[in-house]
Amino acid sequence: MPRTNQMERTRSAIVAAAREIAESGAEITMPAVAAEARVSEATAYRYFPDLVSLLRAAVTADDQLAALQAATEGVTDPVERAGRAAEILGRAVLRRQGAVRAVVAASIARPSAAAERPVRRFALIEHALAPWAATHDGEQLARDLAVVISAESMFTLTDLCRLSPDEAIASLVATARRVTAAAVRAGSGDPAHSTIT
Amino acid sequence: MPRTNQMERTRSAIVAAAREIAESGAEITMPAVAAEARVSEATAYRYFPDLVSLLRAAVTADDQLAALQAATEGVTDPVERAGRAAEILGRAVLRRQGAVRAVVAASIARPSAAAERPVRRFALIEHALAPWAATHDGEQLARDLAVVISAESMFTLTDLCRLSPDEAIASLVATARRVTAAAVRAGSGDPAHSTIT
DNA sequence: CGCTTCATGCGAGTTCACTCTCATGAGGAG
DNA sequence: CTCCTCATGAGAGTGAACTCGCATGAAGCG
Repeated sequence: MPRTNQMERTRSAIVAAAREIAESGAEITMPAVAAEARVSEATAYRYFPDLVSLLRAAVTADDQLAALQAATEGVTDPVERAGRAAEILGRAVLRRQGAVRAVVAASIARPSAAAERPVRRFALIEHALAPWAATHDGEQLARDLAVVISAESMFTLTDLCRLSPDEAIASLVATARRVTAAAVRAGSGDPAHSTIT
Repeated sequence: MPRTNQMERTRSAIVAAAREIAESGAEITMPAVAAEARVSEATAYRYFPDLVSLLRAAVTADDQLAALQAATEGVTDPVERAGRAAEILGRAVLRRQGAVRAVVAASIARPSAAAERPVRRFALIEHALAPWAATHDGEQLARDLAVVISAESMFTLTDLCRLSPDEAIASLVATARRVTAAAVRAGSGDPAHSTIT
């Protein structure tokens, strides 16, 4: 195990530098991170094959799932649980906007890169629906929520609908609740056919 | 009006070249478009300040709104109308995936650029809800649908949920219907409070 | 404490997004 | 048909994302 300590120090220095720049709001570029970390650009690329994977490492710090577990303690209503999941994700996205934007943009531009993307939202959704899904078919509801409880949705609300951060979260929560409530009411989750004929 | 014809020919040659490359599936770069259009790169930049605005021009060809109008002829049920809007947008996105991905990615990365983005989805949503919104408050439902009926959602479904194109559209439609049905059922569209207590 | 290995730095190279400048030659007015 | 204007082309330049290869010096083993 050659030079493990040295390498760990280097790695965390790079991630710390990236986080530093992310917090500052400035655009995160590899040269900037390398300089901030007092490391050559080549070395940064040795640890992270590309900017996106570095950003990913910098963003994947806080544990949203733990926060959700805390927030859903004792709550069994799936509607309420889904709403809280939406709120937690929304706030997390807003907190690290710059880096999240870069990661999301990159995985949209090159879907192949999205393959390696650790999709945190699924864990949130799964946990939110856990009690209910035990006795129901949550397939379609899970997909509904995958679309709603997402950074992409947050950006749609703030950038396109021009909502303030708080309004955006409120709207996201409302949508998550509404879609969950609809699925719950529909029973086994077959919404498309429960139309008014 | 100096050299108007010439300029129009040049402009459309550039857009045509971009569309050509987009159809071919290859990545769209400014050098490639310029070469394909038999125009110098500098000239391409004279007509389009950046790649994104060129892509936008290349994508904004077909008229989704007209398609929706045709598809909702005589249909008054907002659920059905919303579903059709979702389908039309979904198919349009899939058709020009490459270019759409680039445009969406760019507007997520730089929200300022999103300001100039002609948000086609709003026209679709507005038209879908028109009959119903005349007598109801559709504020929140419009936001719900803005999140659902979007290229971003399509990419979430195909890339992250790993659905096939057809499955993705089916899921998008189902979500749009479900969310609309829920709002319609809720009456004046106040969903977050219509929870099972 | 010395020796080897390997993480690191340096620098050169490639491609693309853009920007700027300058010369040219074709379009179109007279 | 001529002459002026201006769209265009050519080319150089910047900065960022990567990639590669080579030399070095420090880490850590014996």
